Amino acid sequence: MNSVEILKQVEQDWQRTRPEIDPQPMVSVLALLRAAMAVQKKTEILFSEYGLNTATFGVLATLRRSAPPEGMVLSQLADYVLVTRAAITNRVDRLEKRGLVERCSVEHDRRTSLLRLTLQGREMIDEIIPQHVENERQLLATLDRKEQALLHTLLLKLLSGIESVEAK
Amino acid sequence: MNSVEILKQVEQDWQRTRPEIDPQPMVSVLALLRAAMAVQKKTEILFSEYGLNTATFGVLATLRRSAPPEGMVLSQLADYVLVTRAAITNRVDRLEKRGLVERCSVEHDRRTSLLRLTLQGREMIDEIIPQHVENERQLLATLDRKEQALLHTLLLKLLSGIESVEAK
DNA sequence: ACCATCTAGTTTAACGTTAAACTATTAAAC
DNA sequence: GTTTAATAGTTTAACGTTAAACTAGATGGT
Repeated sequence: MNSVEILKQVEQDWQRTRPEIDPQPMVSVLALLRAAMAVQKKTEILFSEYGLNTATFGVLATLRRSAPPEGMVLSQLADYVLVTRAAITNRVDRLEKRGLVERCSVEHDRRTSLLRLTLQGREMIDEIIPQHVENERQLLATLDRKEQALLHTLLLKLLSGIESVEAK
Repeated sequence: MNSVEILKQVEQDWQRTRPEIDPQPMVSVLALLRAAMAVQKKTEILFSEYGLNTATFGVLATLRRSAPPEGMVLSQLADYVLVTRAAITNRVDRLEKRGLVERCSVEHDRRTSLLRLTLQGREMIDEIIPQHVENERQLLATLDRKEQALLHTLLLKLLSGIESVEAK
């Protein structure tokens, strides 16, 4: 049973067991979560060939993309990739052991250190990125250009809507 | 900086550092992942009021929705919620300790047991579901009916597309 | 009947995440 | 200047997941 069939089944099951409840929100949200999971699973295959996962790839890609040449502060990295600082410490420890990134101390504030790609790390991420983009392109390819643009717009609207909803 | 601004920044950063690569696939996929994360974060607040999380809520909701009265086989549950059997063992152990579900042995196959909601478990999930659906409804509410339907359609198409792509 | 194979579920070890406590350093108040 | 508060990053404990090994029970061929 594929995902689309499962979702259809879920909808029917809710209609049968709780007919007074509109199952649409649950089914749509489930579709969103499943799509995200599916994309992540597929893209992780490539990362694993380089001994990486989504988490460590995210660090390398963020450094490559958004860090100035002198490096990026760890807490800023945490903000970018949306995890706690503890998680960043852990990820960076692993990447540093493998020689893919390095912490550089900064003279005027000894609490901080700047994180940089090493040459080896930069070469690795530069080798991965084009393949990764090609994978994603293929994953999105069932949607034509117009549909992709539409999906993107809807997701952005959804995201900003969610962030404006009061918690609870 | 909110998610939408971050995504815009990510796009610009890629254009600056790797101008020969089309950043659209990465940005769209990131939007999908972030939207999924955001929804999950928001819905977990309610679950935590009942001592649950997305994982354990998923078990209770699946049982309520899709299990026949005699119960559901654990491996079928694993297939539904897309985790390993080991994870199901763990989740069910926790829920069983709290008296929300029960394993019932079945006479003709002593490897299997059927999982059922207890009365207490059923009452709890029936109390949560309407609030959960209302939360999800609000999270989706920035999109009007038509946009929601469109998003749903696009996600289903995306999902079936992803599942037809050969791994790699 | 017997042995190999399959299936259901659990256990274990390794991994990665968070919340919270902690260390070290800087900034601010007075 | 000294105390107070804030900030950057790490450590620890608890949690939850997976892959792989394992236990126990069912099935099939001969």
